[in-house]
Amino acid sequence: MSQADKSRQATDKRERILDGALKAFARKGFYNTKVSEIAAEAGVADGTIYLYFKSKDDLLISLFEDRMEWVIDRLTTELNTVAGVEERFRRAVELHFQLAVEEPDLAEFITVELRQSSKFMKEYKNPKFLDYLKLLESLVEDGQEQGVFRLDVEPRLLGRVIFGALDEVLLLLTFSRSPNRDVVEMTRQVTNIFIDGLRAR
Amino acid sequence: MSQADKSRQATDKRERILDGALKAFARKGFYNTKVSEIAAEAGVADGTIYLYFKSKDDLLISLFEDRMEWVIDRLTTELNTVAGVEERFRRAVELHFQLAVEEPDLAEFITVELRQSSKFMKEYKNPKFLDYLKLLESLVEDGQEQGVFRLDVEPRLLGRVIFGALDEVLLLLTFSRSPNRDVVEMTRQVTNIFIDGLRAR
DNA sequence: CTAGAAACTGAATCGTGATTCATTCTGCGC
DNA sequence: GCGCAGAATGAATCACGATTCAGTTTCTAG
Repeated sequence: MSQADKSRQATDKRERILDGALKAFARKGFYNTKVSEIAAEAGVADGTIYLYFKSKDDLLISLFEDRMEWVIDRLTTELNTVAGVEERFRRAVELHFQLAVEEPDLAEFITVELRQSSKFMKEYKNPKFLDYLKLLESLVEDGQEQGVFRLDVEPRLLGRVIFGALDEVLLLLTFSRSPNRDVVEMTRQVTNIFIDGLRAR
Repeated sequence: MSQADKSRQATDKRERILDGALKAFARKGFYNTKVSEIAAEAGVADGTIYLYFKSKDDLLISLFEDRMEWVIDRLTTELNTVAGVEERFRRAVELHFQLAVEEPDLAEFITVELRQSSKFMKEYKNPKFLDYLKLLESLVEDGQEQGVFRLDVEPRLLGRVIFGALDEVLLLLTFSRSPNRDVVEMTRQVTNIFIDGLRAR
């Protein structure tokens, strides 16, 4: 092994553990996954995990932070390339569903573990999830400010409604391992419903 | 204790255990709840639980079956008293949200534990949850057949979209312990969005 | 090349909690 | 009363798995 490989591996060890945890959690869920399985998946010793994370709980939380940040950055970046409220909305829906194709483990992890963890990890408020909600809310607000969307709905509520809808469909996509073109058609239908439901009259 | 009380208690023991489990699971989640806590909550000995249920997993599944059936019966009954696609839809949304007020423990249990259990209890397909989805789907189908709703959306997909939206808002209501009147206003907003989004043009 | 530091390892520890089962209780027919 | 069957009890068992840490390897600087 070259020096470069070694140093890359050392630097990446934390990331390798997070990757292993994601795979394992996606497959069996947080509570049914043994720390030793994560270690095996990551190719490190059991004890090594505790050099990078305080506990199994801490590993779960770190994984959320890391991956949700990735998801949010990806969405933010994409939305910057798109103009127009409706088209931005469509793109957000598409990206959400796209996760089932691009990162199925992550899709499964988010859809299944998110609620649990934000409720039962004491002291953990899941700020990154709230950021994602805020992004959806701001799509609604922008539409309202531009007169495209009706004003008699609260963006706060709508953010939840939209997230819930997208997340449930993502769950469906993840389990049925649907092909890419389903994503396109589902995006169309879901986007139409919401855009037409939200349009100012 | 009278004879009647004793026999009632004996008959109800299974129900008492289910009640205790619901409370405990709502408070701490399935995996963080000890069987002994459920027993204490139900006022029975630890071992007694195993006279009525094969295992902790079996208890969880039984609780789902029992409570989801109750939810479905309640919705079915209510919908029978309401005519008109739109009004039936509105009523379904309201009843879903109403759960946060009427049965907060059940609301918390369903919103938080449903996904976990249907994914990780091996061999368990969660038929009652699928029944609930079918009910929502049939609301969409009825609307389509009557020409009230647009035809270019699949009821299958829409059932998921609606369930996801309702469930996420129920989660919000459950956590914020919102008062009754919030339920009414939220019902109005969510119903409007979907009805307008679904309306045939 | 070498010593000390840092990173890593994985077998042993240790608390936990689901499940069991020997014992006790209860209700009922005789 | 008496004794049996079924129900209930709860302390003991026992497997499990997160975490620790004494020992080993790898890195770094002189």
